[in-house]
Amino acid sequence: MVSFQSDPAHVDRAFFALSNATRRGMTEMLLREGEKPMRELARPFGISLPGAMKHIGVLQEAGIVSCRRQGRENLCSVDAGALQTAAGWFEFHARFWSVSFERLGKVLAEKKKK
Amino acid sequence: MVSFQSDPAHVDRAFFALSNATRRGMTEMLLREGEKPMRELARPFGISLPGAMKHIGVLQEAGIVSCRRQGRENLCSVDAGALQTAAGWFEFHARFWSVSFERLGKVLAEKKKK
DNA sequence: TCATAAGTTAACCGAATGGTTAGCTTTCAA
DNA sequence: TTGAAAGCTAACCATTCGGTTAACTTATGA
Repeated sequence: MVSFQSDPAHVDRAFFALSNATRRGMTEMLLREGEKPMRELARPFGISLPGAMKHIGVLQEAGIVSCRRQGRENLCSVDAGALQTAAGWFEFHARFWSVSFERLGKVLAEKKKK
Repeated sequence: MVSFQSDPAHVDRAFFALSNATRRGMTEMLLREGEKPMRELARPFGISLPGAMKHIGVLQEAGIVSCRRQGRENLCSVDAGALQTAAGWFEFHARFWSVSFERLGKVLAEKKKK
């Protein structure tokens, strides 16, 4: 029996990181707008800087975000590879829920045309 | 700007439910083997029945699992529709990480052939 | 009919979450 | 050179998680 290959703890962290609307919002912002300093990630969500740092820390541990220090700013960006780990879970299990499989395939096919 | 449509709290619950290896294991077992009573979901993970019930409760609140009482058994099964909600997050955001988009598309295309 | 199996509920526990404020260091720019 | 901006760390707090045991209800089958 083939099973989904990937360190379970890593999958845990990826899904957990995405289970919070603020962290998903930060991830989406970084995907859309690219590299951002900490304080700009905190502002739109109305949380303190230490609060934002904790969220970014969770995303970093999940391998979804990485940061680099530049001067007094800490610039964060998305590492898409780690998102694939989580997406991979759905890829693999899609075989069991063909309805969703059809839909996933259709949506992706449409995007490919554009 | 188009954004990912779905109640954020619902997406939260779906990702959170999948962020635990035991809950993913239960989900996978139900996908593979179909309907199972509570106690059979508890056994392979070496946890107590109340422990398993809590996990199933989380999966139910996320809409991933539903249960029906039959005699003294409580039979659980996967509701694939709710998994689509979480998969949909990746579907939508795949546009921003074209590498993963390519990969997702390729994997799904292969499955389609079979 | 009655012991037992399956499930539920409640209470408990330590650890982790998600947020804060206060105080520190580092860097920039006037 | 020095004040302010950006970030980091630590401490704190209420709540939730993930698990347990104990006690209860309901259904089964000998």
